[in-house]
Amino acid sequence: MSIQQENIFQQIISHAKEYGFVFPSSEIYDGLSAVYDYGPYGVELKKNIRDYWWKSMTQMHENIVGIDAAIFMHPTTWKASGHVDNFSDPMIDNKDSKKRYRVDHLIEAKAEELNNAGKNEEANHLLNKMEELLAAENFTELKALIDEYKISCSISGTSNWTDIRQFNLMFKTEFGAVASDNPDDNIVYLRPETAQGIFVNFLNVQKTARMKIPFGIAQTGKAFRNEIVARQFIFRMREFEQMEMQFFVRPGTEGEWYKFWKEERLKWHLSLGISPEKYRYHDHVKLAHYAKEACDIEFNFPIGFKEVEGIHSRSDFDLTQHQLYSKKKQQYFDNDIDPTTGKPYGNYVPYVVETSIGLDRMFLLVLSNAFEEEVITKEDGTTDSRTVLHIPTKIAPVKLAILPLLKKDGLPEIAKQLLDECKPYFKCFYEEKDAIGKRYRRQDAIGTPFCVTIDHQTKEDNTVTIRYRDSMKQERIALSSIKQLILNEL
RNA sequence: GCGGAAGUAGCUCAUUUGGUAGAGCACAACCUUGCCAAGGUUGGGGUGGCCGGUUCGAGCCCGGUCUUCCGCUCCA
Repeated sequence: MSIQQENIFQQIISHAKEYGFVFPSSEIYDGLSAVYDYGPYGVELKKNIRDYWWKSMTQMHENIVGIDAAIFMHPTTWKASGHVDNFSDPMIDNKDSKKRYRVDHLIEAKAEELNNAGKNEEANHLLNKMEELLAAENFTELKALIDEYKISCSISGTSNWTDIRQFNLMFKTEFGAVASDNPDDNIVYLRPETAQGIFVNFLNVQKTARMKIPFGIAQTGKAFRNEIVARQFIFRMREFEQMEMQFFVRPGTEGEWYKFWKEERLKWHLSLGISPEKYRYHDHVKLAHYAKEACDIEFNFPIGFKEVEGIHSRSDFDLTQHQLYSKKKQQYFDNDIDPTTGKPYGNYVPYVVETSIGLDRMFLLVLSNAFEEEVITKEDGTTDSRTVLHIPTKIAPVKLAILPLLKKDGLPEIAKQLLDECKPYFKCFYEEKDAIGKRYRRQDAIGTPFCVTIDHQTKEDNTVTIRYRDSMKQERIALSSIKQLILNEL
């Protein structure tokens, strides 16, 4: 990251705090690491992004419906999904090289080494022992195993290890109402992804909304991950919000749907008027435990190209797993005629193509893309600067600022009439304090696309000055046309 | 989690080797001006991140701790 880009990122973080977009959580108590709160303008922007996504999914596609599943889910959900196994990795650090290893990777590497040296029996013994100890979560013995086999760090060459620590990426909490002899049964997790809430409701939704494959289920909501290191502002948080859509398809058609959604999702981003040059795809080579094909949509943040959205072809992994663990069939009967047999396709477990976007990351994307420290050359040749957020009108926190030029001579009264006319339709801001130029700049800083000024001429001919955020141009238009002008932009 | 840096008013920062804190901007009120930020007067706001130690006395020295940033690591 260049120093200049770093500064821009810092400026965005400061700006976000100063103008009421994002605050560190519990700041008066020194904050809570990697947790943030959204302020008055932040919550508007975030809500607008969520609504824009929601509408594009559930309103613009007849075959997509929404749900809102609970954050708590039956603990078996996470065994079925693979999260219990894949989300907790015992780690160990070498004190000399400061390098951290996953314990299983470290031991497997040693076993491979032994195999190459022809000591297959010893290698197998090591691996078996490791599996046993990992399953029992016996980290003391596991550490002893590392010492016994004199496993060393490939960088420092030493065996000066820290204790083994468990990094469980799922937050656990107790679910008091469940009575059981086994205390493990009382554990519930805060969901690490929203997707499982969709999978376990697959048949409920399909039947009640009478959906025919191919169809999708959309959901937005909070998810929680206990990241080892969570940093970079709201890019990686421990509590975050996802916007996901799981699209259920007939097996064999997942490839074309994967391609469809990959393109469709990029179009959504571009529909906000963001430059295509700031986006790129990143196809995954190393796939997750559930994935068949996967890619990220990456955006050029001030901290470099980073993932904002993932499109995954998840095969029938999730539904099959839930079928296995719940012992409830997760099948769909497809009445469509298969042209090769002349008969219906019949029963099958659908394949899934997922689109999953981080709402907080999208928020940061919008802010990063919008932020500009603009140098203005004035008429007399001197320069001035303004901080402006070029937020797309559709999702801007405030659409219209209504500003009487003076707070007397009846101008506030006219302005308030306009406010009353517009506020049922979109978010407005009213202010009569300070010089007009100063008020314009304050609106620039929160990304308000339109300002309207009521002056003495308004009283004579019912016209007002409308001032555009991006160009700073001003026009004289009829007072009565304001509301419709803005509605046309939404 | 490891290493490095930082933390003084809402923001940006001062306070020459330890002697109980200042400015600009911002904020509030009033006056003035009236179409692109910074006119005047007055005012509010700080146990110097937090805890402890050294000292007659600590924002400054020492230890711990928290948070943030950078690098490494992690990111299913």
